[in-house]
Amino acid sequence: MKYEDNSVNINRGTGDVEGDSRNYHHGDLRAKALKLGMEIIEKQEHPELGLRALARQLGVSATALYRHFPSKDALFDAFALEALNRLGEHQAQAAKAAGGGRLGFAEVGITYVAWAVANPSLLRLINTRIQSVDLGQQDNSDMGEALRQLKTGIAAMLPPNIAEERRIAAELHAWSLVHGLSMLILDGLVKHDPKLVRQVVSLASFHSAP
Amino acid sequence: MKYEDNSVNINRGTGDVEGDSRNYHHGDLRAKALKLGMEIIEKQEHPELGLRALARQLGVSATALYRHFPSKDALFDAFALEALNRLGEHQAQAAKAAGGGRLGFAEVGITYVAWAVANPSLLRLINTRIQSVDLGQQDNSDMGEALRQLKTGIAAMLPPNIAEERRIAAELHAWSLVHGLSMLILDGLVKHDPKLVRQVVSLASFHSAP
DNA sequence: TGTACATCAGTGAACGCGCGTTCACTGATGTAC
DNA sequence: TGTACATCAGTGAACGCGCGTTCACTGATGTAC
Repeated sequence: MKYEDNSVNINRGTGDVEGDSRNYHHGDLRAKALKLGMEIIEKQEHPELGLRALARQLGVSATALYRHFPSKDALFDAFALEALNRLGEHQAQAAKAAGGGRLGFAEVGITYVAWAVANPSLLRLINTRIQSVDLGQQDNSDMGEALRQLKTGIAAMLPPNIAEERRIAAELHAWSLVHGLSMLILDGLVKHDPKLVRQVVSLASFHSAP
Repeated sequence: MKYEDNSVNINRGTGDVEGDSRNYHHGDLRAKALKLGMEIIEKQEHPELGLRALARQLGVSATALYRHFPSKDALFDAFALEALNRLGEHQAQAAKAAGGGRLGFAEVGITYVAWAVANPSLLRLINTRIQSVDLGQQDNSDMGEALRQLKTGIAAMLPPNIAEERRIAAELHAWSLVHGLSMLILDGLVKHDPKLVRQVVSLASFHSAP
């Protein structure tokens, strides 16, 4: 993420605020800002939103946000993390629902593209602000947790007994395919056609030798 | 492209100006702007450049550029078209150099990723400003010519005797794979590792049934 | 129970920035007669 | 060959915009004694 601050810890799941217990007063601008910010960004094709613009929509002075986030970058990194959490959960769920093997791969992959098409701004936010997802490594930060879920989804696309040696390449292959297809569609280089998406994703295979 | 103007017709190939014969005076700000603009953008990680900033670097008033381009969008669409031309030529050349089949595929695909890594801004410019590349259709515009080259490169990745029915899906599959891998690397989600790139691209196969 | 105090979320004005675009203009160039 | 003219690339000032961030401040809340 562009701005490093591990204390950034935004609300996951249903959306209502639990928080830190102490120091949460009735206004709770932090939670409101995160909620409204996500709502605004979600509705747009691109994640274009300024700190001042967000404050305006919150009915609050721009300065007020600096009580809760040290900078615009920190605020938007929080949005990116939330987006990553949602994608991760979405993929983990898809992985659980689908079986293994070729069919499972196709379903989970198609799910990725569908999420991207439904949430263009959020995927762009992830692309822009999340850094260095190391497929072969553990990570216990907030971001790591979100990524673990994403990896779960990706790994679920693969044959279960794939050799460790090739797993990383296979994971990256699967991710690249669905990510590339998503971005080509989001950027308008390729028209969205669900049937074609299914065909394209289904073409993947991991049984041939490198 | 964001701004539609077929008269936008920028210089291809070596870089020196041939142009329209009439009305090209000694200054030739248009060609200079396109050349310097590309040079500036190429050097950056992102294609961030303003009309005013470009004019400043050209040693010319911002207004002067309006003699040659109706708007900032038109100017930057010209950059995007030039970028697309370069990528297209690069891929067509790679396609010619490589043989067919699995090996050919790998080489041409690796070439795409290598170009992306070497020219991050230019690929982003293409993604941002070029619209609707229809893989199954002809197009005779300037953009179409650039795309024809790109398609040639993509098509060269495929087995030569692939059924027409599956060609479009296979082309999009190949493109998605290398594009996704490129973007994951450019956006810093995955570290660049040429050996891993080769493995990932080589995993592709088009011989299995959908 | 009442008073003094510390805390801290939110305010409004201001700084300095760069942007795309418009306008009326100047001044050099090439052409027509 | 010389003069009158049209063309048009480039200028400099200005408009109006929105941005991120800083600063000194106000005023409500909760706590300590």
